[in-house]
Amino acid sequence: MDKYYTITELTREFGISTRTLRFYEDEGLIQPERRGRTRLFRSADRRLIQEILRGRRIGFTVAEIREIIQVYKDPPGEAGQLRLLMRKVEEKREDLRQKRKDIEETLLELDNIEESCLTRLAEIGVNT
Amino acid sequence: MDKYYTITELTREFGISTRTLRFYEDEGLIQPERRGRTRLFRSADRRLIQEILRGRRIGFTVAEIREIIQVYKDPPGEAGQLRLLMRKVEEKREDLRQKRKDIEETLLELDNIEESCLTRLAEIGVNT
DNA sequence: GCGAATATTGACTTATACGTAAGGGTAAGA
DNA sequence: TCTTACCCTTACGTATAAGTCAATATTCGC
Repeated sequence: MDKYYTITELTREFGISTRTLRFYEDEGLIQPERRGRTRLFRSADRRLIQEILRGRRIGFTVAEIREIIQVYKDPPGEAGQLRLLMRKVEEKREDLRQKRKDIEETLLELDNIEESCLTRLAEIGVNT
Repeated sequence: MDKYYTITELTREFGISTRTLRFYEDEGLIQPERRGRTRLFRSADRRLIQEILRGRRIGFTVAEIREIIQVYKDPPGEAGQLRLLMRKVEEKREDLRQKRKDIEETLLELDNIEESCLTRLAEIGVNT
């Protein structure tokens, strides 16, 4: 067990480029092991990449993702820092709730568009 | 009624810059009227800007937003075009559902972070 | 009618997140 | 041995979505 993944295995699995993974390493998001110069990814790296991509999909910047990773790796111990973090978390949460609302609304709009497409197609009298 | 909005009124309301609105005009997303060279925004423009910003928040590009606006302004009449549009709509919908899921998951994670912050604060013995 | 505030266009600059090209190393299979 | 298929680094390029001047108009309030 404790298999290694090569960089291309992961790029294929996640549909990203090697450039992207190397970029994430340069940016300090991941730290795969090395055998010589070749990167070796553990399953922990793989899971982290999944989370990075999830963050990316919802519009987090690389800097934000790095911050979040940082918090997991080394949570702040001092009260002031903890409160600061909580404020940030609350902000992000508001942000995400807004986004979720935006998405709901847009999904409804897309439903409308689709329906008027169907109506129009029916009018034209084309058999779908 | 049928009041005009000035550009700065809208930038203040939406927390964006004049550059942004002019950019959106250059990009063909909005077409405010003019009195001389000065832009005059109607409430229809205002609503459109709201929708543009919603699209922006969920990660649509300007090009995508333009496409959507286009569809509303001038829906395709030909069957092939309609089907193409429906495919695109379906794709976008999948995309948004994924994003919604990503957001749900991330919200849960943020809950966890907050809770461990609270736990930690309690441990330190600081009165919140 | 005048000054402050607000408006305009145009051009140049910037940050983010990679893409792409150049140049080269390694390992396996035919 | 040669080709294929990977792997690497460095460095420059690019698209998107504006930001930031600069150099004027224009318009509002008094």
